[in-house]
Amino acid sequence: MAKTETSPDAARPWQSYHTVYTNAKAGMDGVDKEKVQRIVYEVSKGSKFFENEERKEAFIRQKIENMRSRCAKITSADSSHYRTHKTVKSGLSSSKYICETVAEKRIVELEATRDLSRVWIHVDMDAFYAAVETLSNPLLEGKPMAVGSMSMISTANYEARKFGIRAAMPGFIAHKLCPELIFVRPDFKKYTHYSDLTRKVFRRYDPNFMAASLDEAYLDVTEVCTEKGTSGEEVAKEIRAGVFEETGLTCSAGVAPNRLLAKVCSDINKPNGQFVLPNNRMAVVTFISSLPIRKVNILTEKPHGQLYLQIGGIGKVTEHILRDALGISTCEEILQKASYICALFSHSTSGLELSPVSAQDMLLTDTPEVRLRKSISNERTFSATGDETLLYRKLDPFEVLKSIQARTLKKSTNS
DNA sequence: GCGGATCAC
DNA sequence: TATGGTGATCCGC
Repeated sequence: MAKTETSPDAARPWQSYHTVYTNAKAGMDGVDKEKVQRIVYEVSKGSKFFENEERKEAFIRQKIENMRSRCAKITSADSSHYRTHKTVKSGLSSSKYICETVAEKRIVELEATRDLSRVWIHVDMDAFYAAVETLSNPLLEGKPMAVGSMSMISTANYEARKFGIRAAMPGFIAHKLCPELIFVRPDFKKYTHYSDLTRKVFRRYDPNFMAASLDEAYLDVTEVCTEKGTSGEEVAKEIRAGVFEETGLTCSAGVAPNRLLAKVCSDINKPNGQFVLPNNRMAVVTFISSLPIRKVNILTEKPHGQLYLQIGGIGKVTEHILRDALGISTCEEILQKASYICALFSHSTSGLELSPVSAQDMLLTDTPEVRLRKSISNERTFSATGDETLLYRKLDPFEVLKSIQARTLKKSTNS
């Protein structure tokens, strides 16, 4: 095992270096991923950032090892339990037994409340910031371009994505991948303006629509469908046409019985496309079965004028742990191994214990909790330094205030 | 209670 | 040269 893993690693060390911006994303189908990974690795290697990533990766491997051994203990305790036909009241086998009961009960409960009567649409603008910048500067049309800086990219247009460039990638790496890449500084005033235009369209179909960010919204179009006697598919087409008419920008849409599924669907035919998941049980169950766990999201509603929607889910780390410790990579496997997850992870974890729950919740109408904002924060990254007095100076309230003011001024004047 | 990890955009 | 900022939740000390 150690041997089979180390020898290809030694020949192609870049394969073991995974960052958030090397996984799948719309518009990156034809990309030579091996080449992108190699370049990302070569550019990153030896940096402080890289060292920190390696440290974190080692920590995760440790977590996976612990989990594996706990998992093995449960399995062996469980099989001995069946061999002896004895009900053990304490220890691992009984905890597994309890978890099985809890998981089964939860699944039955959710199945009973399944609601396929609503029609939800998730609308997602295509490469939003980049598309807005191209509107105001048509010379950018057809050329690889990214909104951001040499430090960080917010959005890349589809021409740039062909090179493996995408959001959350540092600009200097993107430049290595495509030396002709054009950088445009972000201008949030402009994006807010166009976002407002799209929201004017959304309001026509659902006055209580929920915005997840400047470029994403959820609409409940159930009533519109019944009143006009049309399908979700037709409404989605109308909305996309309306958005294009108002803004000159394209977007993609997903139509499904609940928001979680609608969000997954809007990504399927991106850009400038849509996907409909019909409101029938078989279609929904089949769809979820093959769904990669990385797509699982959890929603909680924020009451800012029914506007904001907070999303959590399974990210890079949780995906890694579930795959390598438990062999889980689809939502169907989450349901199959629900009792293991229940036994191995503590109650109500954002990613782990919630994952079987939210996978099941995707079968139902999601009913997000309404919550109030609990904090407000401000942070910034310093350039690397070992200068202690400089760091203390940065913490001085007056210096902090100056820094915040400088940033506010920069935001309001760049246009 | 708090710091660190995780996640989304 | 160079790897973000904001808001939130949960776990393990």
